[in-house]
Amino acid sequence: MERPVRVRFAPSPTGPLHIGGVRTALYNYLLARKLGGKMLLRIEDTDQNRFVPGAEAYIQEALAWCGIQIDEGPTQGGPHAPYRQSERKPMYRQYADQLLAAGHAYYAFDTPEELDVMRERLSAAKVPNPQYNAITRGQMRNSTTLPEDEVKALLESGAPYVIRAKIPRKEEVRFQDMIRGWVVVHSSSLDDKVLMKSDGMPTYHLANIVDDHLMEITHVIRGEEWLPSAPLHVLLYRFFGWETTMPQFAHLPLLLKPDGTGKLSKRDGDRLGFPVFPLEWHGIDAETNEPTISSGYREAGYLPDAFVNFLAFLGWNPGTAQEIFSMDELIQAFTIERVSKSPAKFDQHKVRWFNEQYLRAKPDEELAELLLTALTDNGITEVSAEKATQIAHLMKERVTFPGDFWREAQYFFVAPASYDEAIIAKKWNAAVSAAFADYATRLDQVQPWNQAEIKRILDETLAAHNLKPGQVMQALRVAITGGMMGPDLLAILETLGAGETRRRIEAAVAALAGFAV
RNA sequence: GGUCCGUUCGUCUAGGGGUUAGGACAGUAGAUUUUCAUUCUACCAACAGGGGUUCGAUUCCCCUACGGACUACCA
Repeated sequence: MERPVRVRFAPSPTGPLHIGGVRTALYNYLLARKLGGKMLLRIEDTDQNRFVPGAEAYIQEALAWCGIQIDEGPTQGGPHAPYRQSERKPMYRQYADQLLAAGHAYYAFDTPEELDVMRERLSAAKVPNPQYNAITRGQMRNSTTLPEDEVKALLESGAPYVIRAKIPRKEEVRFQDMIRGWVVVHSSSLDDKVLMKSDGMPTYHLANIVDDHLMEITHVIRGEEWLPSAPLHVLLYRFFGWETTMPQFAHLPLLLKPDGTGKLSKRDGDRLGFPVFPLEWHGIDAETNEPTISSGYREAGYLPDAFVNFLAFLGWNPGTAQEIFSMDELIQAFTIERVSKSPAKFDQHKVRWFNEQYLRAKPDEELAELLLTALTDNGITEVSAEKATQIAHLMKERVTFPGDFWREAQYFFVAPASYDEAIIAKKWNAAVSAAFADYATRLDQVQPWNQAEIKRILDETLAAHNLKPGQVMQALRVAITGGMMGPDLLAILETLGAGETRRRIEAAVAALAGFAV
């Protein structure tokens, strides 16, 4: 009796996928893997007006970046191909006909203008729910009101029409949501939704139910915005006689805008100060026709594992104190029962924290590769793997993103062009300058070149000049790095090497001669 | 307006008839680091309100408030 678990992620290719969509895909994937089932990607492109070129490729790339593997889909193929609804168009008509024949649907010939008039009339009359429904359909131009021969004539004349669901007038529709429990809605609050548009394309509602049935979907995990139409979908399963294999529903809480209120939307991408998309998206502004770029987590330097880990925790938790989860651990721990009912706001601090945790957990060698990439991006090549590993080790506790390796550690590769003025004004003087000049000449006495020896010679030099380390270390740091931040100074010197250390000290002594008074 | 969903620290959340209501992020303070960051320690901080039920409700029920989604020939 138990059917093999099959879930689907069914986005519309209307633009880039935002993080809420990614989370929906992730939860579907986690459940599929947890239960040993299959994960499908189905492209719901029944609205030709909103189709955006490149969106589907973006979705595939984004899921792949996140490590969400698709078992069946438009590029992956599978036993239920095609997986794009536009390519399935011929299949839907027969199902609409089935509903028509059974009296669960009807033809409607009303023009958009007529529909507007109807809605205006109803709202002017203060009708509680102004809809095309069991009550109002009797006053409209459709096959429930028109004589049979007139309907036939209209159809034969090629008059435009839609097919609407015939929602029963008085019936309680109920279903059990895996997250919310029993949801009960009276059919009188539902409207006669269009199932087949006048262009011959099915609407979401028809295509979705037919495809979920045909593709043997067992669990429908989708956003809460679908909750209001779930009763219609339940009704459709009943109309088709597919109740016994109706999937289980789980409506996920929404992701809210971090500022203000309302659900997070694609449009929030450009104004929140942090990405809402997994990958950078190059789009075109609908109003101005100008090209736009929306930032992405990948390009911002987020590690996919960190991003996924964070996203998983937005609306779900394992019930333990553990927060760092690999994808495999998420699969093990995930249950729909532990998904929360209430919506979540995005926390931009927490996602950074996750990234830091993942970065620090990486071995130095792996970090070195990220560092090398960051350097190459900034025109620095010819850094040995060994040196990169040393620097990665020194810097790993101080970076949030791989790009920080360049921002925070460029003094390892480029001599300072300027020196922190406040520190120089306070700490640089003739005695310090003289001691540093002296130290530079003694650097070849440091044998071998390691921190202990560097320190020993420095102490000797300072003693000869009647100075104490505490008086000069800050000045020395500025001379070497230009600034006041960074890892242990001796470790920096050791990494820099004797020659570079000497060059920098001498350069600083020369450049700062004006302060040596 | 109507239908549906929701409501525990600023944020993500745990918990659940009797708890000092726990954790994480953020914030603050201190220790360590002759810098900064890290790390460690401490602190700050929440059960929306009102009625029930009960010996006892943050927890169960109802109402109100607030928030949200939906209300298209969009998904």
